[in-house]
Amino acid sequence: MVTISQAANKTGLSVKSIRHYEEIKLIDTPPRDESGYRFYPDSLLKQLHFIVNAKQAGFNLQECKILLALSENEHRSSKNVKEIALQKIEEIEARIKQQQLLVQQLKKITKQCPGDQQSECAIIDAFSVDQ
Amino acid sequence: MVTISQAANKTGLSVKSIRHYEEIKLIDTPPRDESGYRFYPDSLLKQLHFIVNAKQAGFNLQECKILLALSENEHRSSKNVKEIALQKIEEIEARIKQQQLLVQQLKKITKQCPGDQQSECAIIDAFSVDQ
DNA sequence: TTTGACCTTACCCTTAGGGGAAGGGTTATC
DNA sequence: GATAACCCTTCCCCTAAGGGTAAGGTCAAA
Repeated sequence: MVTISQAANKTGLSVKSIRHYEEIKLIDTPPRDESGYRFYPDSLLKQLHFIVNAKQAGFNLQECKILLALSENEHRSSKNVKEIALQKIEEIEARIKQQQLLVQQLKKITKQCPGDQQSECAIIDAFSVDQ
Repeated sequence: MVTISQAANKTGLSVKSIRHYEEIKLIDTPPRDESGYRFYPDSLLKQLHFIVNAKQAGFNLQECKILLALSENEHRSSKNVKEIALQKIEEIEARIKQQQLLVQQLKKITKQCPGDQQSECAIIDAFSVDQ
């Protein structure tokens, strides 16, 4: 039975984050003591650890919620979980490709810029083009 | 002398975005007609085009502001511009690397998940680990 | 004159919390 | 007993880049 700051220390989350997860109903409502202080039994610590791991893997909080529900559902099929993961992989790969394109174009423009004390600059020129 | 929606059409921006850029002082304050309608002379359209291009290259609005100021500064040196671009390239490349790592780990975990009707799932297991 | 299309400001919503205020609880020390 | 040093609570505002919508003013054509 740990306090919120102890739960934060154990999970690497901030106190703010833990309260936030409660507010958006990502985790179960923690019990309180007589003076209103939250405390965190193991079951809640497990939920928090799960969220930390899923977040680190690239899932946002809404996705964490779905995954956490699946993790606690005895009758889940791993197919559902795998679909979500594969979708996330595709999503990240798409983002990567887009950023690679971006960086490629930016490099091309940047190479043409002399980078000296003169004002003439291919980067500025490229951004000044209409359309 | 075009209206805001015409400026939006010309630049591919939304009316909301154009008003937003004005609010955060990213562009010059547009003149108004007698009834308070904004209108956009060529100089403002050029600023908007510049922002569109710089944004597309991966710069955020604060960075666009700096670049736009440089573009309008006769006494700039291209060195300053190039430094900003090179920094942005590094930043994007770092993000790409991180996402590649992410996707790699996620793929590794996902491969171990049978993806069938059973509940046993390596993805859930991976996220359930403390620490 | 009325309709439709345009314009204005103002407010709330999004993500994932951070910062800080104002106030209450607990413990150790003086 | 008082006070300091922390812990906890709720509440509100802030971030980036706008989107959505409401309420109301303007303008041109039918």
